[in-house]
Amino acid sequence: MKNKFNPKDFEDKLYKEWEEKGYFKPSMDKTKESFCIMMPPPNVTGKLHMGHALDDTIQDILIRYKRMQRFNTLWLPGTDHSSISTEMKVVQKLKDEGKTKQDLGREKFLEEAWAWTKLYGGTIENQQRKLGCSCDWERRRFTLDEGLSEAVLEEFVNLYNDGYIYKGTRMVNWCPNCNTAISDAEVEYKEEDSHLWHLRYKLKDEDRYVEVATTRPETMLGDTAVAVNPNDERYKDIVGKTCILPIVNREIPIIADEFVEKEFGTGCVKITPSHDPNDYQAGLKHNLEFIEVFDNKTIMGDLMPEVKGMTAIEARPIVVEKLKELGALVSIEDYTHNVGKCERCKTTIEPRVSEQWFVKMEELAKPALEAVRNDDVKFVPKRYEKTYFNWLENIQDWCISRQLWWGHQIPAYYCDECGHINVAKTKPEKCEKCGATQLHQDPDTLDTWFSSALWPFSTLGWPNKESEDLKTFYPTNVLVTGYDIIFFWVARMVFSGLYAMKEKPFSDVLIHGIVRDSQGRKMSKTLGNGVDPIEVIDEYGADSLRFSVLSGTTMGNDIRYMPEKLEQASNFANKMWNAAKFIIMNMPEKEKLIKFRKENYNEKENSYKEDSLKLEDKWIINKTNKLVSEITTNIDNYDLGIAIDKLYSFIWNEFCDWYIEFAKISLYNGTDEDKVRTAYVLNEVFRNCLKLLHPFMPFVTSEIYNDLVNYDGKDLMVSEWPKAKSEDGKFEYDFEEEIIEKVKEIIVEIRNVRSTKNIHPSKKAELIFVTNRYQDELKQAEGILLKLGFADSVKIQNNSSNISENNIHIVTDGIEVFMPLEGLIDLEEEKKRIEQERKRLQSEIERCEKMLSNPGFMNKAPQAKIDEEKEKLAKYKEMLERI
RNA sequence: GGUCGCUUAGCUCAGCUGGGAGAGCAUCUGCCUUACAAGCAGGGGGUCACAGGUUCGAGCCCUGUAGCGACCACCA
Repeated sequence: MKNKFNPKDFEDKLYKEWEEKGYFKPSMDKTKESFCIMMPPPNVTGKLHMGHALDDTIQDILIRYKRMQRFNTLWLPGTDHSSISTEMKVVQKLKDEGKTKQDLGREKFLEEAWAWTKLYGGTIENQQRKLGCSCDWERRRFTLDEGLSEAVLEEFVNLYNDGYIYKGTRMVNWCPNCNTAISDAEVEYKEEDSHLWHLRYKLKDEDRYVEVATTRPETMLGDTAVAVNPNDERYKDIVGKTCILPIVNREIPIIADEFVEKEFGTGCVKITPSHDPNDYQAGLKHNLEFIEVFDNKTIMGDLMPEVKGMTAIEARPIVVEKLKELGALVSIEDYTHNVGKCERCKTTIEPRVSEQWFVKMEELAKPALEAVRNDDVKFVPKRYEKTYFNWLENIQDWCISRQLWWGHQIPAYYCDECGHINVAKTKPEKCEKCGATQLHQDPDTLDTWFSSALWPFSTLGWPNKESEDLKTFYPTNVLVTGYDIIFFWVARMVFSGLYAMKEKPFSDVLIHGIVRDSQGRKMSKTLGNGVDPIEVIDEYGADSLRFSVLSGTTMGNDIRYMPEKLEQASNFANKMWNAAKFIIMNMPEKEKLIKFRKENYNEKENSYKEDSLKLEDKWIINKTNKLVSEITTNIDNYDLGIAIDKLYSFIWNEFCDWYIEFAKISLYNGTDEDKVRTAYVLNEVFRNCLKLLHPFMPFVTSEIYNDLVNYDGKDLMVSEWPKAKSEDGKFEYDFEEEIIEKVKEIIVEIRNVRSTKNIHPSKKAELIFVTNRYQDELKQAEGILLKLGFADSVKIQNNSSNISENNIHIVTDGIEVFMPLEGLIDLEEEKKRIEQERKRLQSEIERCEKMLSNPGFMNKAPQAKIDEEKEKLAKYKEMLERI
């Protein structure tokens, strides 16, 4: 073991060993229950960010824990082809080379895209290795690989044949930059400062005007109606009349419809059915003409020759100027409104009428809602199920076609003869309707999320239902992801799983928050405030990063990145490193420990021979057992933040601060027997601590574990999770624990007194203990009291009659301590201290008595609580008497 | 407009089914004690946002208010 702790010395080495030994693979032991997590597949060409680090850490903890509990454990990794974002990157690369994707053609473009994918594909995987992810790389999948593509085709064809997929002309969200339709979920709304342009259209054959307001004046060229509310008294008389659209001089009707808000603006709305979702609906309802003002790249058509060929934004001021010229512009008002943006490229979305493929959602959503309602699928924390319900209850049909090349091409084949749509997994020989042999495939590809939705079963071999993995691991156990992805992914996996497998994809959905920067802002590329997990690992080690994203957090809440927490984590690792050094330094020959264990430890019972352990050993063993039981419960409940903090404080504040100090007494001055016993307990307790901590900080725990004495020869990662022995919440050495806790209390009091009086540690004093109840126990703890109490001698007696007043007097429950410190005691000061202590006790007694004399409390409080207060009262009264 | 969350020590956050307010960092005091100065020992510091209510008892449950934040929907 190296003298100095440095994670770089062992992290990569250990990971390589684990992988070579095959520890990441499931045991496939049929006698064991399976436990499976599907890793949310990151973008294949992506880089690890803090969000991944958190998500992967949580999953790795659960996987390592279950593996140690001997489950047949699989964590399956993989990547997503990320259709839009990857295609955009490849298009950009071509652009840099002066080429377009049309120049290359589909086939060559896809070759480019695959090459790009291969070039950057390994990055994130290697970063996940650095983080310590114990996933089965041999089972890694990619959403565009052969098997998953097969699954996509199968799902599409099944949905189509069952009537859940249809092709239709609808208004969809169109991204003019990505040049494709996108789904509702891929639009994010952002507030933007803009204007409301008030325009007036002249009524035909009358000297009157209707005034409308719009945020997009250039679209007026495509207006085909003006609408008012039917109950609006102001406009009753003009409904049914006609007005003249300026510039283009088109005659358009004035219609009445309930959707118009009387209060907004002038109460009159211009209707542009081709460029606005509401207007689109109105257009359909009232049979209006659909006129396109600009095309799918927002290039203006020839409605107004002066702006032809410009983008809509460029055309706007010219259109406005023209309106002003014609007297049609009434006013311009400042206005803030929400604008839809493409989630990928942040370009403003254009609502656009086009022919696309859709999944009919209403029927599919029902069982998905039911599964969560009846707790078949559980959200942790539970509140996130509301987000899920809200989305699925109001779900619109899902637009799944994308005008892209990188992705799964839609398996629809159009007959060149009769136009019939043939949907099949492979290209049919001939049209199923007319028999013609000339067919061509739909050029569009599917939404990335269509394939991700199948991830929990496509990765296991579906649609091959005989797949061993599918039978073993489906449904999976827990899905770990951020709340930002509940719609995109979680909901779609649930209905897809229920549809394709007739069974939920997972039992638990563990939702975590997002990692923010140290000022609480979202990490983003534009702000440049992102923290690179790999840089953090280089500086502090992977264990520290893992610790820092979990310590002091609650599942579902956002997490703030705090460099101080990394310091804390690496100090903690260093602390353990030094504790290990201490243990090893004092380790007798391994055989002696084996002998001790053989003679005194009953593995089946998990208990020790009566006289084989001393008081302090029983104390730490008892506390360790409690810890085992608590940590196990915490992890089972996904309380990972609680678990890791508990481990931190146990290892540091109990094991290191106290037990190691106790141990020094036996190790430095004890008999050979004492030394072996103490070394054994140190080794054993620390070994169990490392096991409990291993899922959280796998590297440093493994490295240390290798240097301790181990009885089964197994590496920590594949060792068995400790078991706690307890009956009815009682542990074997509860009494011994209580005694040592009293001893600790006394020592803390002594330190306290000495510290406030600035007494140097080298100045020893005699300690006189007065007790009736605990004579034997104090005798057993004499060594501890002597050393940690800074005493040169210890006396234990049953009365205080022969003790002078010239002493520091410490009173605890059942034990008094007198400490003569000649020349150092200021009698007046000491009297004050005692007086304060007396006051404290009196107020405690008052509190207890108040409670116990309250009839409400006595009648309604649980008996255990009443007994507890009674005990306290007796204790305080006794202490007050003695002080 | 709707839903949800947050408000606890100077800072960042924990606090399980209601039963004496916790951690890390910061701060102050004293220690180079042979595992560890990345450390040891001790101290100070909180009307648990506010106002009501339920209860024997509220940081925790209910109602309302304020500030901050997130998501969904969206009226041109």
